[in-house]
Amino acid sequence: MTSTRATLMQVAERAGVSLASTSRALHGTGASKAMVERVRAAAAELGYSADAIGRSLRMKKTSQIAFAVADIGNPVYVEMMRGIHEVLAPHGYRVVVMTTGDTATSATELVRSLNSGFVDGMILIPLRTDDRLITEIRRAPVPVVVIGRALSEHGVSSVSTDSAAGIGQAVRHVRSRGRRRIGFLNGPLDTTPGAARQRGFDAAVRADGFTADRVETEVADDFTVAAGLAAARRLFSRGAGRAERLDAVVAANDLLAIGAIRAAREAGLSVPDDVAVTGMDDTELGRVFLPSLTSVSLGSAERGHAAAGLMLGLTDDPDQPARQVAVGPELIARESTADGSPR
Amino acid sequence: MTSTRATLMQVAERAGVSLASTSRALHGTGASKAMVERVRAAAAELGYSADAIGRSLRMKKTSQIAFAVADIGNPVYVEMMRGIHEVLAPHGYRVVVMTTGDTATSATELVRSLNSGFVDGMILIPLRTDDRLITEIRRAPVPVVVIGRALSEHGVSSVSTDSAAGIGQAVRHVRSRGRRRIGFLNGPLDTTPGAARQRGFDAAVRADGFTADRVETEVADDFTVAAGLAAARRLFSRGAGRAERLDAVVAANDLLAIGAIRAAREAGLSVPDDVAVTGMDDTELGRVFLPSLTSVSLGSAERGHAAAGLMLGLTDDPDQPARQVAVGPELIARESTADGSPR
DNA sequence: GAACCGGTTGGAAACGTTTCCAGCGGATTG
DNA sequence: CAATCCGCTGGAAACGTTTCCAACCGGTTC
Repeated sequence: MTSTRATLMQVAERAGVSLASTSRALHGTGASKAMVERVRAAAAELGYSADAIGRSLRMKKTSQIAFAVADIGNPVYVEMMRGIHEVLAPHGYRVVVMTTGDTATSATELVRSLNSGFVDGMILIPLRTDDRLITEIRRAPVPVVVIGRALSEHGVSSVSTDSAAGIGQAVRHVRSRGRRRIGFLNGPLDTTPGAARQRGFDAAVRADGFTADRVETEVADDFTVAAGLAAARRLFSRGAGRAERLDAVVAANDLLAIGAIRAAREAGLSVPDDVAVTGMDDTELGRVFLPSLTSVSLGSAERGHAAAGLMLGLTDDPDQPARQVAVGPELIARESTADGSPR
Repeated sequence: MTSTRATLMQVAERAGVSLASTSRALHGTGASKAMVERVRAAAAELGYSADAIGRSLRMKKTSQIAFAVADIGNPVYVEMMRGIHEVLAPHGYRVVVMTTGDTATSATELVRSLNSGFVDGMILIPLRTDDRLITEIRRAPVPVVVIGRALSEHGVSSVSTDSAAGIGQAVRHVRSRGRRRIGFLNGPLDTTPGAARQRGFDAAVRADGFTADRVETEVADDFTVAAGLAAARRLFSRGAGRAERLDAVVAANDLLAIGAIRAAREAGLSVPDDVAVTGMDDTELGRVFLPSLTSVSLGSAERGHAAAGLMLGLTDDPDQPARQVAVGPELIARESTADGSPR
């Protein structure tokens, strides 16, 4: 534990050759066969391993990419991180996790911290995207790829998904299952996903000719099961006075959807017989739930892959034009919206 | 994006003072008030931010800790990472994620990679703990904290939990609920957790006076829902021929437990009325499941906290003696083992 | 035989930072 | 007034690596 690591200088001395030759021999370029063998032996004897910091300083390259996100606990982010890691690791990049959550740091501050140059790039998932954040991204010293809203007009590389269209798919899906009164369970409207999904829902019900009395919207405090449960209780009790009950709940999130299923059970309603429920994100949680959850996949792993791919391109050539990748939403029907005998 | 970052040298020139004074002024020690003001102004004008690599090289400190794990997707590891991050971030440490999963790197290789000195320490969760790994840890140039088995005899700092005792708690719990025939759904026996939990189960049923014909064990290929489902199917069909049915399944894992619940449902069995199910790890997944899952908490977040705490101590003084922390298992009773009318 | 050339080698600089050391000035003390 | 000391400053070294540049050597070509 206290053993001190061997340095290139020591290898050079041991091999009895110059520092320069030692570096070349190990790196494999422009060294004679005898030299390579000699240096290799010395390095092996000393258990030499090149120092990452020294190399970074010289090469101006850290081989690290930051993954910055509000809360690492969120299963969607976890899946993205996995996807990112899968793509980046084979290229020799390490992934540094950063979060805005526990300390009160904002996404803007995280981007600003890039000025200390500890990573070669950052993949960022901001909850809100304001002008300050955009300008900070544009003046960042290393490439930043944003997962979330498409940011083509700002010259920022981004991976987006049309979650508004995804909500539309969910609405049409429950509609095709014969549901007539739809509740929409959304998360905070001042977040990027919350705003987009609200837009999507409003547009979908309008296009589908729903009248206002056949639609309820309830906003949860957060994108969590607990907040979803509380909001879904309100949703069901609101509808209680009316003639027709809600027979479908479209949730902005798998976690909110699980909350809705729990609330339905509390209210003595069966899922999917009395009320169909859809989520969004297609998480493991929803896949293994009972009933398994119909969910709109936003391709978390795929978005992670795409973001990492963009990042690799940008680290190769930081001055190439910003690119946008869009990943299409896809509804995956499961038990929670199965045909039953809706009242 | 292409703007080049200001260096300390440039700040010094702009302020018209020496490099040494500039560093001191920004660092806050042994500089006159006038000097501090002058340098601060120059730094602000240039938007200076100290380079992390240069600093690391000089200070021999990277301010990074590695978190190495088989598979980042596992919810238990995610919770630990969150706990680790919570403790480390306020101390200025970044967390680097490493995995043995996607590439075929072993835990031993990950530890060996510490020789390149890109982190100040590593928190490691090995699936298997063999002698090669232990020796590699002991000769690592930076502190390594292992989460898993207690490793006191090897002089390695570790955070452990008594999962064997935890399985015992689960067995006694279902016993106290009046269950008489228990199935044990374990994961691979050649993994550290698999072996420990098997030991715990065998000891518990022996202590509780179960006869061999009232106990079934089935081993899943992996600690996943899918593997658990497959293994649980075998478990239930094995018992089908016998006089008495299984009326409880103790699973080595929440994921396996969910698989068991799904298999039970397939077999037309109700949980908990026909068969009680317990998991282990107390994951979010189990908490929100329907029925909510009785689970033995191994304190994932708490273990993360503890490991990070040990790490902080070791980075302060790498030569302090290795310490061990044990986190006690705790059974959390929920619906999946509620009293019903067991046959 | 002289000029040249390709293949190797070593010296030295550079990346950006912190800190040791010496020096300088002014102030305090005898 | 001289000696001492303290606070502050600048020069320079060091951390470990890669790579530019000059030099060397053997062999080939004119």
